[in-house]
Amino acid sequence: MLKLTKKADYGLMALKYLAEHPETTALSAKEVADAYGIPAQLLAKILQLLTKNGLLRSHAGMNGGYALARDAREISAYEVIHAIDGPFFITSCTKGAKSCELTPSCTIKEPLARVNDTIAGVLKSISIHDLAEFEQPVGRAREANRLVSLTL
Amino acid sequence: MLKLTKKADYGLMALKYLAEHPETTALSAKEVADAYGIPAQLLAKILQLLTKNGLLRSHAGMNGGYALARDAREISAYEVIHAIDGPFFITSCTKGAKSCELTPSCTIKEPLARVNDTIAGVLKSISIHDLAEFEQPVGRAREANRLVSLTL
DNA sequence: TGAAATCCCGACAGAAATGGTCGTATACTG
DNA sequence: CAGTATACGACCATTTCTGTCGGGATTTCA
Ligand code: FES
Ligand code: FES
Repeated sequence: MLKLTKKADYGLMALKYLAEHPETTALSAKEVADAYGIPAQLLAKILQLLTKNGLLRSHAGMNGGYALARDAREISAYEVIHAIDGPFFITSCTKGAKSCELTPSCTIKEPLARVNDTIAGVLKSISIHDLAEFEQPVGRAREANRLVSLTL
Repeated sequence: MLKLTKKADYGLMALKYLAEHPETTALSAKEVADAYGIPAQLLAKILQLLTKNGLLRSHAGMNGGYALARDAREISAYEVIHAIDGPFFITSCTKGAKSCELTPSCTIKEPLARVNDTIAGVLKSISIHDLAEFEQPVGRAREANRLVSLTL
């Protein structure tokens, strides 16, 4: 039904949180989980995934934890979702290597692939920094306006 | 993981099929299901949903079946998905009347709502006619290029 | 009028995805 | 070494999705 999984949601929240605390060198999974009241162990696994995909850098031991691997501007929502939920395709049949048996008959896959690309483009154009900056306490909400093109 | 349900997929296929057969007055659920090799009873239920939501018109009895309620140009992919899967929100918590308990802490909901609107806009800009016309046997593939704006 | 075709609809069972927990191993700090 | 924290795999509970069944209502047609 076209919605983010909770894991992806948690992941985005966590990254945003990290982006908002650049002063600290690293934050533990537990700290972040507590900040939002989400299951610590689950978040831990999510952060591990993000680490494995190069979005975060981890450090074990005391005062260890996670930190963004790059500038918040360089991490897109797309990457986060992709890292957590794997490649997504709007069509139920993945179109990848092994398409579903209906492939020949299903004539809807191709045009929807374009839609898929468009959505991916939207997600790619959003960075963690965008999310973090969204609600400036007083700072002028300088809205960014992007144009995404859909070629059908 | 941001993908259409099979039901929505089936629904789009069926509508496309109906759009491609305007000469016939109506096609039965079984005919359409057989054309694509999808479970007839399941498709029947989907078509019933679409009928209830005003996208199709049904007619019982011999030579009965379903037909588009409007011109294929006037039926958007968004409507189809919405009719079948209900309202979708990219955020896991529906943001509607009763948000989830995390609402105060989850600061990511708002910006993602914009993304949600953008995606909805993309889907709204695609009509069944667009899908049906996609693969013209020889007809020049006149590509439509749309711009969707995302204000963050 | 009766049979056949077809839509209508609610209930339900099986399958799959998702959310979340646990236990243990490993790495770092001091 | 003791404590803190990540890494990772196994596992279960819950929800969502897919598909089936059965009975009922409408329309057509002979
Ligand atoms: S349903 Fe498999 S190719 Fe579209
Ligand atoms: S997780 Fe519920 S408001 Fe975002």
